[in-house]
Amino acid sequence: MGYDENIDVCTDDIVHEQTLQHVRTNMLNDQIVNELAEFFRLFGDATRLRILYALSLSEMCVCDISEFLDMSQSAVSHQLKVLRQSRLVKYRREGRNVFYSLDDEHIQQIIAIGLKHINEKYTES
Amino acid sequence: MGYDENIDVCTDDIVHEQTLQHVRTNMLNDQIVNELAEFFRLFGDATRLRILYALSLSEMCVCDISEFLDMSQSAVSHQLKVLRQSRLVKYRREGRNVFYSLDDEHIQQIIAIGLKHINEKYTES
DNA sequence: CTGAAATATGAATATATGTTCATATGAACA
DNA sequence: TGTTCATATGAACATATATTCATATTTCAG
Repeated sequence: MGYDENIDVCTDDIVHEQTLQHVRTNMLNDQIVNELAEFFRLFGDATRLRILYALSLSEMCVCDISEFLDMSQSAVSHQLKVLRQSRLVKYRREGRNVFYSLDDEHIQQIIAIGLKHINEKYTES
Repeated sequence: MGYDENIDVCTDDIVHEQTLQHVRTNMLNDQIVNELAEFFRLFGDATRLRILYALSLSEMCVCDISEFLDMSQSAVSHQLKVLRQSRLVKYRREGRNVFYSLDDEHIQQIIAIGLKHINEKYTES
């Protein structure tokens, strides 16, 4: 439905036209933004983040992860499905076990930067 | 309530004890994980991501952002509040306008890595 | 001081999403 | 082949959260 009724949010005619023009010119397109948001959303849940970090330490089977997280196998499987579908993790079958591991080299980088951010907030005056 | 009833998810006694031990030893603690997830969650919404990316291009006042995103001033203000409280953005008042800008040097880095990820998915066979 | 403009915010609502529960699938073992 | 173990998955449910609507706050113009 957009937000057409109230198109003149600001009354200075166009408030800061140059700013708007610059931002509009250099903005990411909608598809990219949406994919990017979906990508980051995966890191925005503590369970998934724990799984991703654990897998950065070692390949693990589903029941290892369940036990490690102290969560139901079902909950873990559901999250693994999400991570699989987004190609953040891959898996291989070995007998009855399915072993998961990271499938994206950016995961560690992103987490590392996040940790820096957290640490700096701590050490801030 | 935890997940105590079903502590033996896997029956191989303890499935891959060495793996578990290694992961447990090197895992982030809960507080860090939770803060990290909250941090990443901020990037996991398209509106916030648009705002953050726009602010990486230029300082903007609220109504610039509203107009740019074609969203209500209220919706934008609510999201800015979230970003403010997490210290991702800062603001300064100039007359009636409030100008927002990024307050975290990691934002661009994280977005850049995310974009790399997206691009590689595209160029994948 | 009064009204208008820019921004902030509380409550309500609609939607998204994580977990549980029950059950299905698929592999190994007897 | 039938049973058991490891994993996957659909539906239901509960919670989280983004947007809207109405209104409050703050600043400037007159």
